[in-house]
Amino acid sequence: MPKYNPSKIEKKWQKKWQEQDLYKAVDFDKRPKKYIMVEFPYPSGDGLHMGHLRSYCSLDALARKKRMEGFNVLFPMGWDAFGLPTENYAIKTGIHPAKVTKDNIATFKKQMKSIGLSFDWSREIDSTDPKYYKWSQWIFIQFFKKGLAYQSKMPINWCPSCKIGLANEEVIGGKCERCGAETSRKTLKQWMLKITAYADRLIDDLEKVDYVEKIKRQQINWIGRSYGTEIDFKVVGSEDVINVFTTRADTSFGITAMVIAPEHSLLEKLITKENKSKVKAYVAASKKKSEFERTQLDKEKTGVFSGSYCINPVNNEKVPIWISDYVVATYGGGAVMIVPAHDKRDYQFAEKYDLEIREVISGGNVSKQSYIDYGTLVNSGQFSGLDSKTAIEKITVWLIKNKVGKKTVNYKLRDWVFSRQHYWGEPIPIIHCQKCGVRSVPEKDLPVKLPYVKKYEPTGTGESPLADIKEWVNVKCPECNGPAKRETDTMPNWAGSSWYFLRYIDSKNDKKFAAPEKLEYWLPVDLYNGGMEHTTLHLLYSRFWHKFLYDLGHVPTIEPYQRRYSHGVVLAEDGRKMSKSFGNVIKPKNVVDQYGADTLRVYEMFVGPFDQMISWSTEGVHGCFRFLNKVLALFNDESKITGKNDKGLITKLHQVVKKVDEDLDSMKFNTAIAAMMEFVNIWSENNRVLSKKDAQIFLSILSPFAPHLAEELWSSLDNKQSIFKQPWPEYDKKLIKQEIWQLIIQINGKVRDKVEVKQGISEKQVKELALAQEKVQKWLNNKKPKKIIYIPNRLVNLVV
RNA sequence: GCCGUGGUGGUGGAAUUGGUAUACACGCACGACUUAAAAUCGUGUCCCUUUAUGGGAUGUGGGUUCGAGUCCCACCCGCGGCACCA
Repeated sequence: MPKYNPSKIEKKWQKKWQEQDLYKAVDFDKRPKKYIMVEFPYPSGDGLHMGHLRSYCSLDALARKKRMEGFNVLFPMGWDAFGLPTENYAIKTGIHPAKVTKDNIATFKKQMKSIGLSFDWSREIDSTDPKYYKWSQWIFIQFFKKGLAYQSKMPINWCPSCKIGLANEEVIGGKCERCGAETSRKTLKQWMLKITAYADRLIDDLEKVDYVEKIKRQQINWIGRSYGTEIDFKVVGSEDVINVFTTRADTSFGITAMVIAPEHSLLEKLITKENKSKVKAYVAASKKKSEFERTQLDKEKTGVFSGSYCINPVNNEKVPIWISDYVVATYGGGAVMIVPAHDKRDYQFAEKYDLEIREVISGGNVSKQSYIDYGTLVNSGQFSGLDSKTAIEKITVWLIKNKVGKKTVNYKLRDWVFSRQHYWGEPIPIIHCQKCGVRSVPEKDLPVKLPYVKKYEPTGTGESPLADIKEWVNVKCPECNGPAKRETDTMPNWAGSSWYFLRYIDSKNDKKFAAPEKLEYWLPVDLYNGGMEHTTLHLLYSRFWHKFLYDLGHVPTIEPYQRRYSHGVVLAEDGRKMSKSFGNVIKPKNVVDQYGADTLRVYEMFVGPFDQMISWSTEGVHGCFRFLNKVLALFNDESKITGKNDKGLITKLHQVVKKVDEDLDSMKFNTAIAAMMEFVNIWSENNRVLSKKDAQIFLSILSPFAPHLAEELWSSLDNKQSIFKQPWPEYDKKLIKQEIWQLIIQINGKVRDKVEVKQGISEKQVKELALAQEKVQKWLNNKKPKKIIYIPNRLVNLVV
């Protein structure tokens, strides 16, 4: 009897599949198309992670099933290879980032192939390839031409000791990750993308896609659209006006202070002489804090009085103007009206600085805590007695009439800072000419290649390392031919990943990012799977780029992804993140060497619900290995596959086919495998046999999960063609109906008895049967049930 | 803190979406095979009382319902995101 030797059969079939070109997606094929995509990985030096594989194995199973169902499946893979870790590694080791990237990609690809993933490698892409980033740059130029890419002064994290800009991730507790020095903020001119211009559509078009509700929620909350009122507060003794945005105009009569952000444009004018030094010190201190720190609710609020006042238009009261860093400069005009009685943060602020807490909405006890719910207005002049909702409307109308306010919409979403002062990214294709100004690089000159140099260390001035490469920076202006300089900032890692799903469709095209007919055929992506951690930023960014391209007529669909699904993280056995520093990383290669790729695949899918976080368990892997061994043993046992008609087992088989079919489509990989295990356990029982034909049906449903073993057993049954060229089996709807089912008899909701009954039994019969049971009689104790509830095919509940 | 999400045996989890809680798998215990171990096979395995019957249990507390892991309210804990990690 041949023993299960995964390494031998897996290599054999991987080779054969490659020779047969089994997974090639065919442009314009007559079969219906199915575009299934998993997020392309960042090829880090650590190699493929178990978390990557969880997504790849599961979606691979689905892709395989869809091919068997007759779809023309596009299931591609590529590399999101620009980024900070590679650059930092290169600086540390002196190995060029291009070389690091190339090596890492080779490792990743080899590992993927060893798992038997059915990617169409002919469409492979690499975001660091000039042939690829040419089009990232081209899209940027389109943004620039439409005025959606613009320059603005923005703060970055700055380490005064290392003299480099830092990513948020590199700032830990306000200190530089590398040297421990206290970081500050440095303002630089940065390229921005105007994503806010698409805010409404990014919310509204979610109605057109089938993302799970929680993902939609996160997108909507991130954009944070709120309808409200803008109110003008005149500064006392000046012509200046402070605009404030509020969603709670009904609380206007409770305003007892005004607070502006330290970055507010009127700040300088508002400070009175006696408060100058205090304010200056406060502003300097707040510059050191990150926005995250500043807005944390649990932290104690700080602030200083400016010395100035403004006028509350609804009651003409004089209101003191304060400065506090919990106010965000970029949201709602950078000023907040303080209504201590009806806002949590305002309440804290008022208690600390002894401001008046004036109740204007009844319903709570504002001497103890803020009352933030809607209610009835009090102490609000002519508006007293109204409910909050009506009052918001009426007060807003009053403000508009008196020309001191208007209705507005506000978004939490901010424009996208698109500049990075790093070497390992796509150069921004812009030329700065002293005479002509800012000009985009002519499209015929694309790509602007990243110069291959030995030195890519930071410059010390905050500028990109590219700024030091004089021969690259100095160019002629494309318009006047005079002396000009290249933009030295590069794009963020997000750039390449914002449109890569389009490039897979036509990855070799050098005239366009993709041919329109091919885009027409393949778009949208039918299913896009990736990590939970990408459901706000990456997803939003790529939707934004796609919509922009749609507006220019370059893509045929409004949305890029029809369905988005997110998988949970894979933690280590100890419940912590798999990390080198914890020493708890499980390498895919070791598992493949010991158990084979099929076992690893089955385990990755069996371990738990796909969308939830799971912990790795080496012992669990062993269980999956045992399952595959049992399958092999059954097929090696001639007495198990005969022509006999085992009706009970065939019914079970068709039930499993149905279960696997439905579970795969709804991404419930774990229960699909559990059902197959259950079936194999029953089949293994004495005297349980299948016909060859039925045994092959089982192989078909197993094949997406354990492709190598299924293909091996399939060929051992004298089949010449690959199992993946076979149609997906259909189940017999008549066969799976149970003739007998178990009636649960409950008394007051507790199970007291179980009886087997025939399909089609009437309600009356069920009730009579239930009452006739000995146990039921005992529990009823001669009493008559008050009520009888019958759930067909399930249970009957007698209420006493 | 804000937004999202989760909490079920010793462990990973299942539960027809309001209808038998603990499928499947791991681990453990006992048995078979073996000189022995591993592997494999078989039996058992939520807790309490028990010959049986019975009672209790899905993070905690309350509620709705004939019936709640599932719905509602409050609280506790874990995880992801928070805009320059990808």
